Amino acid sequence: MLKISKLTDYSTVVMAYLAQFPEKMHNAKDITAQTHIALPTVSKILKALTKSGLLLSHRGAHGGYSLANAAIKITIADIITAMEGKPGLTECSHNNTLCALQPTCAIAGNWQTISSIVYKTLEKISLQDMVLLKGSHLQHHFNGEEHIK
Amino acid sequence: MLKISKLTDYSTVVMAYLAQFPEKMHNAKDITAQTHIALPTVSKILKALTKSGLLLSHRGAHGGYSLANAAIKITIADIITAMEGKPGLTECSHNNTLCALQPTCAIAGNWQTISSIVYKTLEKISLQDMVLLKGSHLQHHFNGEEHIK
DNA sequence: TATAATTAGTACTATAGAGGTCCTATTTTA
DNA sequence: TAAAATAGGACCTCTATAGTACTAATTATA
Ligand code: FES
Ligand code: FES
Repeated sequence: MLKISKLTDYSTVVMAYLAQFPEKMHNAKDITAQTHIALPTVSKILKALTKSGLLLSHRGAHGGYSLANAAIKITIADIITAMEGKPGLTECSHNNTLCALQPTCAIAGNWQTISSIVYKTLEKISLQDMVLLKGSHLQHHFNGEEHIK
Repeated sequence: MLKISKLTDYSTVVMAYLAQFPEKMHNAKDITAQTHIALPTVSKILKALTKSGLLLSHRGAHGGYSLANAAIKITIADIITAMEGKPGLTECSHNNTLCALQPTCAIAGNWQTISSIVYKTLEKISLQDMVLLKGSHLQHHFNGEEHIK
């Protein structure tokens, strides 16, 4: 399905929360309380985001997580890629494809192109956009056509 | 994952094939032979596309399927929607959502907006684009910025 | 140094959905 | 009437997701 996974969705919620207080460190318990996502799930997300370099972690007492970069530098595409791996709208968008049709498929190249178009769109939406703007404002933002060209 | 399903991918292959001979009728066996997709799978796809109104079917001897509209009128978004149902990048993009976080979720509105942006992008790619243009040409097509604004 | 707090890493289970196959009924042409 | 083709649905298998749990490693601080 053309959907991001629930974990990816949750991870944007977590990231958006962290972006509200960029300097502060938040532990998993805090984030659970604020986002209402179950603790083990939050924990799993935080580990994945850290491993991908989007978050910095600090162990031990008073440890926690914080954004590795400014919210304006982090894009939705970054978060999706961190949680779901290499982008690509179809199996066939990847080089190491397993699709049996590829030798005869007339449209494989087109899907690679479409994937990259979609990802470029997602790269133009930053975490900051998510935090600062409510839905309607984000809509207006894009209708202004500053981001998508 | 932010991927279309394999069946959806295959359905674009089938549609692209049918679009090459818009007036002709093709039966499932023909399409299997040309696309190398297994017959039962082709059959399943054709039924789904017919039910959604993208194809016309004709039963009986010398029956088959044909495009319901001109290739230029059919978009990638149409095909995805036909195969996968209502668009929306997250569970939470739908009204009848089941997400427990919604009451407190700070970003639900944003995802609805992002979904609609992505779908608007996909609505700008027609079946005809898939048929007429090879990958690199499609890329060039979009770099020309005629479609995405 | 001892203790408590906190992340890192890994492994597990259960569920839903995707992918694929097959069978039977219905319709149409010849 | 016979043959050709779609319509519809039942069915199974496999994979990926979501969620949980446990242990090890690390750090601050009393
Ligand atoms: S469907 Fe896999 S390469 Fe085209
Ligand atoms: S994560 Fe479901 S509503 Fe925001």
